[in-house]
Amino acid sequence: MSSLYIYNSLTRQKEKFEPIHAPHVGMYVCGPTVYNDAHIGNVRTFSSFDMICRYLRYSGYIVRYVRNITDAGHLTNDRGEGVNRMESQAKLERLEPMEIVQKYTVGFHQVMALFNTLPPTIEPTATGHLIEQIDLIEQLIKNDFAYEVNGSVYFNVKKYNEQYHYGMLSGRNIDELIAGYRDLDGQEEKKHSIDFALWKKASPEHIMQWRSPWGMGFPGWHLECSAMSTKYLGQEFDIHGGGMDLKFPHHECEIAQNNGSHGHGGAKYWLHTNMLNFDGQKMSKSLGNAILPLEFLSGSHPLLDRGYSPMAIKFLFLQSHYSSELDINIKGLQDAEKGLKRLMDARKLLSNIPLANIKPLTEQTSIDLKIVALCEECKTNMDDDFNTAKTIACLFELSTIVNSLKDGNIQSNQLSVHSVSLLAKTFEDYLIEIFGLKPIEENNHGKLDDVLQVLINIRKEAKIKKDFATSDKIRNELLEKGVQLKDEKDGTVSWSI
RNA sequence: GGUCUUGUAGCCGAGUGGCUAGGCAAAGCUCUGCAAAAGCUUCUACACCGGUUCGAAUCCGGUCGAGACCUCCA
Repeated sequence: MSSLYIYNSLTRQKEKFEPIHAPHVGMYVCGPTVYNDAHIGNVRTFSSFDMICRYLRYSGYIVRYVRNITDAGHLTNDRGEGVNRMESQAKLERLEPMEIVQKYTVGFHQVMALFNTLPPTIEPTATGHLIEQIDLIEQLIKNDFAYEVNGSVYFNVKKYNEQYHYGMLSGRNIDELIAGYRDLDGQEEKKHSIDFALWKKASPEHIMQWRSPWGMGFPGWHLECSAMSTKYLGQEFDIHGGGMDLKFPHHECEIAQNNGSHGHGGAKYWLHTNMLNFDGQKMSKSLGNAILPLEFLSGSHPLLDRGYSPMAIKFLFLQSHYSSELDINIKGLQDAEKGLKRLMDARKLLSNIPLANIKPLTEQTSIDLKIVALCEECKTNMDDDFNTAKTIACLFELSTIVNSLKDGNIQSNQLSVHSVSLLAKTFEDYLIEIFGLKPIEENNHGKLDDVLQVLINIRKEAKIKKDFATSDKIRNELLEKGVQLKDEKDGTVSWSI
């Protein structure tokens, strides 16, 4: 079906993508914890997986895309210390925990829609799958990989490691992990410091708690992903994705829970997207420098000079590889804005190319061959671990051809019908369908175009009278409003936003 | 300390054992009433030191620098 290669974090190498049940593909991505606003780093990760999902579909696969919502109010660490994030936010905002969940889930969806990402096909919540999680714990206890102490249940990592390899994904060594934990370890109820919670007993003041065979409590953070990926995608599925920061411990624990309960690690391919920095500095919730997506759009954050369109931001993301760290800054945003405009302008131009002089396919010129080669290269690049950066480079080269065609540097009779339609299809497929980019402000242009034509005509009359003061005034003032007039070689006037 | 990633032209950012990605910026030219846009041209880099090789920025070793994870985060 395709010759896609994917870098698999589990094996640390690029592997040919062979779905377990082609043409069906199961993909699970760790979603957000909805206790406050999603930040721009989250957007990068989910945009990356959106592109991956879109490309898989474009390649002919039928994708079941599962992305969870974490709404169960976990503690800030695995050792039972820290605070319940959902609850503390609820107290802060004087809302019910589930109002917090609702508020930030809705906000998250709005942001993802602004960035034109497709919704997952299943978006399960942790609190909606407590029964599955409890079942999973019971299975782990039955398999002797988990034990109960005082109403809490822990995963026995040492026991597990006798049969499996805890650390296979993240490259950790269990002894070193134990050594690292030792001094932090108090008088705990866990058997070993590296054991992690599957179920935590809730103290009476906890608002978010549920009944279980071990008393009132709440599930461990890692548990929901194992339970829900198994439920919707099976014990063995194709792709598991998430941010790099989840590799350890979260994904490592997921694998352990999967193996411990049903003997399969879960996903065949593990994909990790890398982190986003702002101006060279790590961006994270804990550092408090995480700029919110809406702040980027409005420019309301003090570190920004103005707002930037979600598509420009998304284009910036796509210009680097999903697995590379990326720095976002004002210069980069401005560059991305210009680059995206260049591609979108070329796409628009393609729909207006006069086809009259174009030859039927009899012989192929060197330009035809170049177009075909570049268009094919787009797919080759995407098949190489979703190399969007290289694909975009091809589109830029194709843009130059399109622009040359417009300027007359390339004559339309040098092209065949085939390559012109291939060109148009390639821009449409990659820009719109796979990258999920939207032309800037394309709606309502019908009326706007009528209005602008009036101004363009007045300006034309002024120019005929050599009244350049008036003609420049019209052009300059429109530019101030963000509308650019371009006098084309053939005497017509075009405009863009 | 452990695990891992990384160091590419003014900036951003791909990539490969030999065939100089691309974008932005800058300069020149063409076009234009002037612009803008666009086209053409120029700027040809891979931290440092060794090694392997006919040939390395690309592989190996070392040095130095940067970063991530090991604690909540995508």
